[in-house]
Amino acid sequence: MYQAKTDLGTRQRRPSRRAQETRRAIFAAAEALFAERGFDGTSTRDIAAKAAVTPALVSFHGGTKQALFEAVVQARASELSAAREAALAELMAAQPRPPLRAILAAFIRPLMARATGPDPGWRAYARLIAMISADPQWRALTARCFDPTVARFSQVIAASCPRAAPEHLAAGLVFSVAAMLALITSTWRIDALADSANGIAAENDSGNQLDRTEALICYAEAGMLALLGQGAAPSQASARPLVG
Amino acid sequence: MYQAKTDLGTRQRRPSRRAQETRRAIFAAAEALFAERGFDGTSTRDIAAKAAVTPALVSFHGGTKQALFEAVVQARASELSAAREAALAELMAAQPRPPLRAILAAFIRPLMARATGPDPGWRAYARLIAMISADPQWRALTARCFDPTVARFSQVIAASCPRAAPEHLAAGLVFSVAAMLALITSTWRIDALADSANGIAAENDSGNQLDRTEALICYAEAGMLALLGQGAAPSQASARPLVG
DNA sequence: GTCTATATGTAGATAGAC
DNA sequence: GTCTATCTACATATAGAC
Repeated sequence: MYQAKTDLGTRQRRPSRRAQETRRAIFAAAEALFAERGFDGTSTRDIAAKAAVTPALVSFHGGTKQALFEAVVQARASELSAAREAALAELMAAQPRPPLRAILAAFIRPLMARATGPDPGWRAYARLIAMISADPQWRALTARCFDPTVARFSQVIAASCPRAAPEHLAAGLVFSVAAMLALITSTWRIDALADSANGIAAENDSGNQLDRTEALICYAEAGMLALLGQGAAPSQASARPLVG
Repeated sequence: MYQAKTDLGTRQRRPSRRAQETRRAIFAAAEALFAERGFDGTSTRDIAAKAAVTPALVSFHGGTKQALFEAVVQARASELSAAREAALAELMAAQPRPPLRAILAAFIRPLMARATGPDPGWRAYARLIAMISADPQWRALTARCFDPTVARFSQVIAASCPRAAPEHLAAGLVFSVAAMLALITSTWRIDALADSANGIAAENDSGNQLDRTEALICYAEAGMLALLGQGAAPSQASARPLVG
């Protein structure tokens, strides 16, 4: 058996510094490999090799492969959710019904800033949650980690847009989250498309990432406003009703 | 070795009816299982069991596991691309610079109609391409299967919106494709969010799917128009520039 | 074309020495 | 806590009989 991580019923010795470092190395290796190859594509032996420990230590510190995976996902999810909720709280302290764009930014920026920042752990983590979001195998996990915060943002938007149909609000949020995750996994595709349109003049490849986050916010805001039926009238060919 | 599927250099006997049926069963089983569990999560034995044949026949008809996977993905990709190109051609026969909404619909509807139609093969296939789109392992495959058509749509949009920056057009297309795939994989999440917002009054669960496709087109059109800088001015809090 | 049988490798997990 | 050694199961792929 492996060490139960939340066994409050029995006294446990405080882990030594070396043990903590081993544990940290295992989780970091697992995070990177799971993000790169997925759950089934990663073996516990790969994780052990990357962490420079023996396979037995992966079981000891991480438990089963599935428990290790879920622990990796949940670890940073807490910090991310806290950052999103803090951004939302700050927003609502200033005004009780903030504009949609600001609400979306409070949801999107905490992840995108980390995904494009210097911490390779966060970059891997962002790819990881993008991969599991499309995988039915991890529905329960993603729901547990992210849905409470999404639901809170949904409520705030609903309060700001009382006329919005719940179904359209839900769809718009899911679309926007998908677009955000695509910005994490598919930068290469945006580059390829833009380059093929540009001829071959591949200009400044870097420095686009943050601009693209703002482009994403712009896109998501307009898309959701159209769905929620509040202004943002499409410019042409659109005396058409919202649906149909 | 297994039977080369495109070996034009050597004479091949026409396959018997039974062999064709075996081959069809193997590909159908592979399609369903790959969509459900992913590439690494599916074993060739699982495929053989689902197709009710022996494992050796999977190797014989499908080649290596990877070759079988790529063949499964490419098979329906051709039909899908043809349907998209046909819809686009019909559009441009009517007017050389069609409205953005119609262009997006020509891209989105061929897949969504099949994904929500009666053919379980297409439903599985839609989930399959949604899963591999986020996976770096299949970049080359997805690029080969889908990028040519996406590039053609991109050119048509660019012609209709000459002032659009190529980077914004590329980003908007990738965002829109991601939203479309999310509508395939994450219907459950839209339902859950909408239900939690509705209290518990889970009304008509069915019949939403086609409406949601139209909602997606509405969302994507507005989002892209905002990105391309053609009208669709965000309603409030947006004297802000497009980027930054 | 299809089957049985098997070669060959790797997976996850743990027992028990240190 | 960490290691070595190993158990058991399952993976992909192929050889060769029919």
